[in-house]
Amino acid sequence: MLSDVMEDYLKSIYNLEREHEPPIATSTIAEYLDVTPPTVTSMAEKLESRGLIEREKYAGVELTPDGETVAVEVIRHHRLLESFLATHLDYDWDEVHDEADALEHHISEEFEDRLAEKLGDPTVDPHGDPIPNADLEPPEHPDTEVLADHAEGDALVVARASDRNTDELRYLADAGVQPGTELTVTEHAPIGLFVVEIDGEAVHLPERVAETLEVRPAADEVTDA
Amino acid sequence: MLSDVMEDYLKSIYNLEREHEPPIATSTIAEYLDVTPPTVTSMAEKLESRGLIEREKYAGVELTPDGETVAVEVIRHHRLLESFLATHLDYDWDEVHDEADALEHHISEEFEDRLAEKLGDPTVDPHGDPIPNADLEPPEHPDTEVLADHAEGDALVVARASDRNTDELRYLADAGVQPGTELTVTEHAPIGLFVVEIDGEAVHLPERVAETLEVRPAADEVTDA
DNA sequence: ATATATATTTAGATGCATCTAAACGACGGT
DNA sequence: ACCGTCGTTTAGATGCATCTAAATATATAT
Ligand SMILES: [Mn+2]
Ligand SMILES: [Mn+2]
Ligand SMILES: [Mn+2]
Ligand SMILES: [Mn+2]
Repeated sequence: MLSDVMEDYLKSIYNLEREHEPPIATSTIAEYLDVTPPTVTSMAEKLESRGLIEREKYAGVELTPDGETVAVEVIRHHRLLESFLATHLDYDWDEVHDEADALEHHISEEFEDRLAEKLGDPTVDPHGDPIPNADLEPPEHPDTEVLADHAEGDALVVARASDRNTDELRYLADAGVQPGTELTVTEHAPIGLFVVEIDGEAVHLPERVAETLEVRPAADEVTDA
Repeated sequence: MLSDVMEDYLKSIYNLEREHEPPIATSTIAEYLDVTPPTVTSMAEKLESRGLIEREKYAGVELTPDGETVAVEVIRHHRLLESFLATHLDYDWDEVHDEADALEHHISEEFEDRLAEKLGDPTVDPHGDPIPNADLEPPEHPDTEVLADHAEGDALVVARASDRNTDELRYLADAGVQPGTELTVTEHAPIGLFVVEIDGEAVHLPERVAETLEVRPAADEVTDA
């Protein structure tokens, strides 16, 4: 039996492996989970002894296939819960993450199955992250670009926002932005200011938000020319 | 901050106080929670130091008003979750208890509120137990009698079944019995056999089930004469 | 009243997750 | 090649929840 805490470490390492190439350093994990480096070392030894990570001293860690499966399972729980909270309990997308973090370790397989069924087997969560299927194959993460890299005139669709920064999500929610929202860059001033048009309305976004919001090009009307 | 385990002790003591007059003995709690007596003693010292129980050495413990409030809060979570699982996730009443036990410590006040709203502020859970209101006043437990104490011909309504005995609940669920089911005692043989009529059908119940199923007299057609 | 049985508490240990302080390894800059 | 910095690990401690074994208090029975 794995503890909640072990599950959180595995999930975190999985998430960090999508951002940086492994091995993932002790201090990276420590910062991500808000614990001290010795705590990470100690946990890493335990996870290694259970065959869930590979570890090279002074270098960092990497998930084994078993560790990855555990991580994907926890992430499936997390994202199904987030979807449920948003669609059935009327949560906004900035409110779902913390609740899902607490519950993800405590639902049974039965609950997971019934939740997925009730939700109609969704494939993306409220932040645009892919929901692993019941076979726990690691899901594809679609290629995206950040809004801040785009120039005036670009027509884009919101693809994903990080679920961990509540402030930014709150800001975006209030501005009516969510995955699927179509927008066009109106003004990208060199410093700070970022203005986009959504449904004909001008929306001002702080640079910090524009630098983390992930987008993809709006689907062309013309598919093949 | 109270741990899950402390919450479970307080909830258990609350439940035991409905059955026996306090003080509740160390061994009673130990058996109820399936831990050893020294573990209970040690936990009791901790809860006492926090003002959640009163304790007399070698005698037993009793909830303080603060301890009772915590217990009632956890029980509200538990019973709302059980109701949700039964009505929205298609669980049978013998399946809800364990899932609710795991989740009850991990939902936020926000979640509790939204769940209650979604369910329409229910007042009883799937086993017929009262759901405490949001003010956390300890709920009334209606007076009931056990089925086994009744004689042939008595017309009864099922009031409550203990949520902890999965086998008995499973048996009753398969027999179509749940809170509100009307039945009439057909045969109460001196040893073992117990037969009731439900919707014109004869249903045989093991004595062990008849000794724990709680019932009340069927409402008379005539109210006031 | 005394002895015996039973329940409870004390003592001491374990594993978990965490911390701080101290030791140590890796690695880039001179 | 050496040094110093920075990150990592080791050492040792704490609080939690639990256990077993031993000591002790209470209740019961003669
Ligand atoms: Mn999340
Ligand atoms: Mn978590
Ligand atoms: Mn229950
Ligand atoms: Mn519980």
